[in-house]
Amino acid sequence: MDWQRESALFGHDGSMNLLDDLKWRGLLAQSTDETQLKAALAKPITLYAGFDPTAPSMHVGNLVILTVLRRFQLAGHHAIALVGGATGLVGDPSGKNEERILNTEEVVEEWVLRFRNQFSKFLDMDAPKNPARVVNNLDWTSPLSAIDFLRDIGKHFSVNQMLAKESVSARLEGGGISYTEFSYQVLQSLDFLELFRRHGCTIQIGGSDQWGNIVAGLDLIRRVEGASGNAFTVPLLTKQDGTKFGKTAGGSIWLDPAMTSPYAFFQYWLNTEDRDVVNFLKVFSFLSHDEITELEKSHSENPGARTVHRVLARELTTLVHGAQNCERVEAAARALFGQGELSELDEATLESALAELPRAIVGSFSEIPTWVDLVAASGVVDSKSAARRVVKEGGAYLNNAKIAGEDFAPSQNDFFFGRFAVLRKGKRELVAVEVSKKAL
RNA sequence: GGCGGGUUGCCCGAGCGGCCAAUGGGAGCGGACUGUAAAUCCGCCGGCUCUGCCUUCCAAGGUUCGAAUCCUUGACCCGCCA
Repeated sequence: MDWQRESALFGHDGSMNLLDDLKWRGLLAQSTDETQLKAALAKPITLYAGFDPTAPSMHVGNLVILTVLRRFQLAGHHAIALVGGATGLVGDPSGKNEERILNTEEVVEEWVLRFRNQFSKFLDMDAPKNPARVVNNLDWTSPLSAIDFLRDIGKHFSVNQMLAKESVSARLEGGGISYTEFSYQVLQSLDFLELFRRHGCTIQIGGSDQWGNIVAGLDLIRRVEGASGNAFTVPLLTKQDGTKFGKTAGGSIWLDPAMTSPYAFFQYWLNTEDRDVVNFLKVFSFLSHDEITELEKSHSENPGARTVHRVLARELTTLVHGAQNCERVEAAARALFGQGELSELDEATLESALAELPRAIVGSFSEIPTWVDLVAASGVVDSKSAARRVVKEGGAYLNNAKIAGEDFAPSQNDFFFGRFAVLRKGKRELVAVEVSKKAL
């Protein structure tokens, strides 16, 4: 619905072509001959990026490539998102120093479905001119016999070159590599060839660790079809402090709302470090250069206002979880972290704000569990010991008031509207406590 | 195939018969300062029915009053030789 509008906006972003825009955003690492690439992009082309289902959901790390695909579609190109139903069964050695444990076919199949659904958040499958496509490489890999594979595809690969690939050579020096993972680059090359044949796909993009695999695909197309394609990679996104982007203590930030709540998702972006925030806005947002430059200025003038953080969080939460969820979640954060007293919130506001938080249920006023038990039950700490430690260290709050004593438990009149209480661990970790209906 | 070295808590890495839930660093968590930043400083950092108890030092056996530490077997890694 707002697709057309956004598309129009993007088109208006002026004179700058797509490639220059990507460069400006710092999204270009390696690429094939740039003049050639630029020339190819002058008219609509078909490009693809692959995603192996190695988890039940994609995560914010995948967002970089996903948004680049989206940028291409918005610029009028044909985007293909490939889900690696086949390659996910084999395991990519790139960037791994150890052989991976294989997931079962059933599990991978399930994850393929989940991935497929997630693509629709970023790509428009119903665009009138350039609908995006989702493909699964299992579709052409699985009918292929081992003999055909070896004769028709394998024949074009030189083991010498395969061994020279960084992903392989690193493993030869380290923990070794199985024939299975060694073959990965052949499968990925086959994907590119298939998409070239089926959909005229001439460009592949991916993370910079994919360069070797991508180039292998270009070679295959050249040998088999005598055609030349293009490719580029997106740099590995790093934070200024050198730590990996997208990881927190609790693990990855997932795109699946059941795995990372929209509230937690919003908070993740909102808490971006100052020195990363403008860069992230360039990488992830679809704001124009002017808008970003403007925001950058306001950020350097008054970082404490955290205007850019808010825009970043809003943009991405809207993209991934939709405008409505974004508003809900932001309103919740405003209510809970606002200047006002919790007791001043009306029941509906409080209820909807608390709905976004991890929660603990109180069965009955006659036996209200301790703060420690409630926080442990909510899952925001790993153990009761951890919860106790927080109390001991003075980081435990009930309704924004510090509590003391490991045995402390809320009492009935701590519950707003007879139903809700808010626990806090440290500065910003909140837990909703709700009295179950039965107790009322 | 032969010889040697290794496998310790989330990660790195000390320990080499009792004083070891195990030094140190990193990560993480809490506090102070701030802005639901960063840096810095202070504290915490296996679990529990918590003055005690339980489960950890690759796995399984064994020696011993007592083992992460010694012995045996197995798995994996890393060197040197073939």
